[in-house]
Amino acid sequence: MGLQLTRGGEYAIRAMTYLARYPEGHVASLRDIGRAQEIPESFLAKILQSLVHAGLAVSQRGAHGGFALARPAEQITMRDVIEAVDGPISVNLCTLDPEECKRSSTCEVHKAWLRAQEQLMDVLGGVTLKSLAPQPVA
Amino acid sequence: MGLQLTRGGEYAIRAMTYLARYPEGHVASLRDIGRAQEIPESFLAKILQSLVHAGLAVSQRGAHGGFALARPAEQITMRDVIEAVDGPISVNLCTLDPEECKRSSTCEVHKAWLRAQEQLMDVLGGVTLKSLAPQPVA
DNA sequence: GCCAACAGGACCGTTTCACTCCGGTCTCGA
DNA sequence: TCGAGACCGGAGTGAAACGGTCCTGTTGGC
Repeated sequence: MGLQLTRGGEYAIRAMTYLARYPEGHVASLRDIGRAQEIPESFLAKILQSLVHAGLAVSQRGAHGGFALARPAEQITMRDVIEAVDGPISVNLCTLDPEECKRSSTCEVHKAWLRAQEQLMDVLGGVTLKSLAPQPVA
Repeated sequence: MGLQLTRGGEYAIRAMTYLARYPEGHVASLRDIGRAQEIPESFLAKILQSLVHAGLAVSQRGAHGGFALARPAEQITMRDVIEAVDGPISVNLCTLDPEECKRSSTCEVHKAWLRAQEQLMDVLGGVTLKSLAPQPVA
């Protein structure tokens, strides 16, 4: 289809939004998140690991362990989450790798892609988990 | 990688931009376009067929045949071209298929996706082939 | 009628997606 | 201290999409 988010990215947003509903520092287990958001747990495990590696979430091992946001929900954006899971957002190869597009300096198409990409990143970078979360749960 | 254009979409833009450099109605052969834009010819054939089916290009068979834009370059946008080749632009499944997202009415995430998608389509829908073409060739 | 050029369908190797599995490690709490 | 609960992380996997190729038409100009 092209230009579409991966499943992993979608799940990551849902999982993080779920965490954002709780008070800061609240720990939820893989199982809790998976059940609540209807995400296959074994897959979710991978996704959460990416988020931890990216510094967006923290994990607690051992009994009563789980995951929590690494910083306040208003300081994490959709863009952060998506890039953590799917890698850098690049709407076209030539906007990512300067080597790829030799004629980038003169090419009007290249400029158009850059503009499209900036717009997209602005929107995604402007939406915080806080604004995505429904009424918080105590 | 996610959120990235397909090769086919990229080639389609390049091919159409090539046609847009010439006076209206100018016919260029598959071979000409492929050589000029460094696109594998057998693959380009598929892409041009999609563009013809979508009504963006017209083809002329037989000797001295080839392809031309179906309408003036200022009336064809990047969005038109991409959708013709890669299908409808939908940044997430839930923005395409209303059935897919049961909670769409209440879901803040859904609204965010809709906004991101609209922004992207606005940008791509605002760029015409004419504005992409370098100085025309007589 | 020949040759140039598109039409279109079948095919195909590779990569990515979307998951799963499993052994390992850590930690709490009884 | 020991064991159950929970994350860690790497390997594996089936299906689908991507990115093409190829071959047999069919069309049309000369």
